Amino acid sequence: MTRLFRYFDQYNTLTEGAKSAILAICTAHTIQKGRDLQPIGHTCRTIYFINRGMARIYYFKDDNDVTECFALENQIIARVESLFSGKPSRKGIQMLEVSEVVAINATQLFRLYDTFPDIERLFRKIFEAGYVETVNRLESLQFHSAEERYRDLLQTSPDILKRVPLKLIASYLGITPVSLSRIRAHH
Amino acid sequence: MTRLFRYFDQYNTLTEGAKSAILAICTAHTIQKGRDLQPIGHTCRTIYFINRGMARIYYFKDDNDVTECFALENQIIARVESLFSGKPSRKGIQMLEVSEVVAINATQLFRLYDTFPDIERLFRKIFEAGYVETVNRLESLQFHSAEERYRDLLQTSPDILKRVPLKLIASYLGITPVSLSRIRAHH
DNA sequence: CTGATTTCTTATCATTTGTAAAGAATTGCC
DNA sequence: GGCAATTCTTTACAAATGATAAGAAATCAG
Repeated sequence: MTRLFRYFDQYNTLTEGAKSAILAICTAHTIQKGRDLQPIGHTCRTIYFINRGMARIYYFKDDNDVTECFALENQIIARVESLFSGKPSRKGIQMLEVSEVVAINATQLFRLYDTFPDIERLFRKIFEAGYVETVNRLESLQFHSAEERYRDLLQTSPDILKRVPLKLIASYLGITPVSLSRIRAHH
Repeated sequence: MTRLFRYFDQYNTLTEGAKSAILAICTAHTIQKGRDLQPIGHTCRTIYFINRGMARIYYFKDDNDVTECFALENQIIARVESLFSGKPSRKGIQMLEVSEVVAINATQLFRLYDTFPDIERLFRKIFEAGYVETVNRLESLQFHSAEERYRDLLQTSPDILKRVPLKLIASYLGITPVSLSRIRAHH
């Protein structure tokens, strides 16, 4: 759990009481590659922290597997649109490598907000940062070409490119695998 | 300010003390159509509530005017990626109609978070809802066709379509005005 | 009301991206 | 190692979208 609290420290410092309250609602899991951490159709009531490994949020659009986002070690992953709306998610979370994750029970976490304002503040800041990322990604999808988006990814997250099959990258960029192959060929 | 507090009530109920603390950092403004509420390049330190009228967030990509989003009356508008990062925004806020807005000083607001946990909670929930909207929009840009996106907008926000020039709608949908014309012609 | 400006549509052609299919390369498994 | 499955690339063709330009329609200013 050391890594988790180091991650938290980037956003907000917690009192010892807050830390142990969070610890009490966390569980550690090891998940095999390819397994679903959360299945499609399930309402999101868990926030995951990735200690080791990698995951993605995915869904199906007309039978096509679409990757909405990736998460590497030292990152949080959750299906926000379900977590904050209480509605079931059409998306699932799948592990892309053998991974160790910490599951934070969101229902209990939200209850802790009443007792520990510093916990509420911590997660407010974490999700504000996620919000900013999503807005930036929206901009890139709205008015950058597929090639620009690929070069962007190459520059900002070369890790992802190394560790993930290109077909997943393609749908993440909003294009087909064939189209991505073409872009890469024009070196 | 009645409308503002009615809007707040949807998310979190405030104590009277919290309400007057917010009132103290709000100012009302009337802005003419076409005027910039916030210019491009400015760091976002204000959250706006639209009492009457309409606004958009816009920026330039290769000299093309791009609309990132619209906001109607009874909605909040802010350049989130600047507000939460403290970095200057490449985006501006422009009024699309004669409008009455309430400007909330964000620097002072964030300070109020320490004294009034219910204010922190209120804005946490407001921005969580904005986050959810942005994630849903991302999905639509990532894997829906331009035509699907247009039909979606037609169904969910016919108001916007009635009140705004189509060229702004086009860039909002991530396409050119010519392309939008074509889609509309195939009735 | 009238002329000027802006917005919208239509047409043509170029470019990008999608689809389908086939083969090459890689990975996984026994 | 060697077979099977998956992933990646390439090709050919179709569909969607972009760029440009020209004209129609709507809006605005005086």
